[in-house]
Amino acid sequence: MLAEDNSIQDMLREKNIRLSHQRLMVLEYMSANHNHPTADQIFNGLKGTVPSLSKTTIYNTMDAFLEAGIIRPVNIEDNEVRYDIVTGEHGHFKCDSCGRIYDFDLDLDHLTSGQLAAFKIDSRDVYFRGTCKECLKSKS
Amino acid sequence: MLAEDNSIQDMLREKNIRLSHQRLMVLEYMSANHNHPTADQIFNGLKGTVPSLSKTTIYNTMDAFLEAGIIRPVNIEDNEVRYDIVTGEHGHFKCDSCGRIYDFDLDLDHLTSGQLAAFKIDSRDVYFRGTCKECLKSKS
DNA sequence: TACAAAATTGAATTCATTACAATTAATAAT
DNA sequence: ATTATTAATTGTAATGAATTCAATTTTGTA
Repeated sequence: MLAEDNSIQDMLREKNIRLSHQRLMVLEYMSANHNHPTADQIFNGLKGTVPSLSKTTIYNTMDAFLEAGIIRPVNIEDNEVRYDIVTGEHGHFKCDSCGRIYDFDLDLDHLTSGQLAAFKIDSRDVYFRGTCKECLKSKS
Repeated sequence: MLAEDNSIQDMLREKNIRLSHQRLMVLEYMSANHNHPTADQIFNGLKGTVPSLSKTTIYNTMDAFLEAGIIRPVNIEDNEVRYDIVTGEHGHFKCDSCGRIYDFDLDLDHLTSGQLAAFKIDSRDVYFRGTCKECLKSKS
């Protein structure tokens, strides 16, 4: 209900998503935390300020946002889904040492193969894994 | 125990993986079925010929093969892991209409961003989703 | 052939996600 | 404003892939 920031509410209305306190809070959380949170992380991050919050609501909300294209799933983990506010085309790097997920720029046009010329492509995901700069440094 | 094909056994010995009937059967199945099967599909495909087979053995076997680099995980689904016999660098396209997974060639060198120059990259996965040629044809 | 180490098995468990029905809240109509 | 309609929220229960673990069996080796 923070009247200060109408941009989030307008964004939802544009996408034909009905306003609710929970949805606004989730979007606010996503905007403040660009660290590709899981449903559980969003839930734990908000339950303090929204005591009635239910985990099911998080999943419902994510589904609504996914369908509207407001967020994007990050399936770089095999056991749980993460969510990303799309800010443009980019890849994800997961460090197997510290678990952190890094964004990196992409040039997908030079990647796309002619084999898929007749295919309708809706989403493109690029996931790299390995050890990040910081972890390599601390190991030596 | 089919003596006809020693190549699979040699492959395992090279990777320091102890031979077992189950492991040989799983590798034989993977070689015959290049359709990125799930653990469940492998289990159901083999339980007829290996009655004692356990689902846990499939998971254990896949873990051993993954560590040895004989197979590669395909995390294009959000709920279950698929497995691929590595034959070289390629991307995966999943058709949301028929569910089929297609391989396609990649040129990853032109994709890699300088941002990751100091990172140690162990695996690169490219997942596309959409509608395949066949499904587009039948829709029109 | 016998011993030691590793693999297999199945039952029980974990954990993310989904299903569902009752309650509550948000928008539209009066 | 008040009510009616419609959709969202909530909590509990269920699902299902994957893991844990201890007992049994198999494999490789001395």
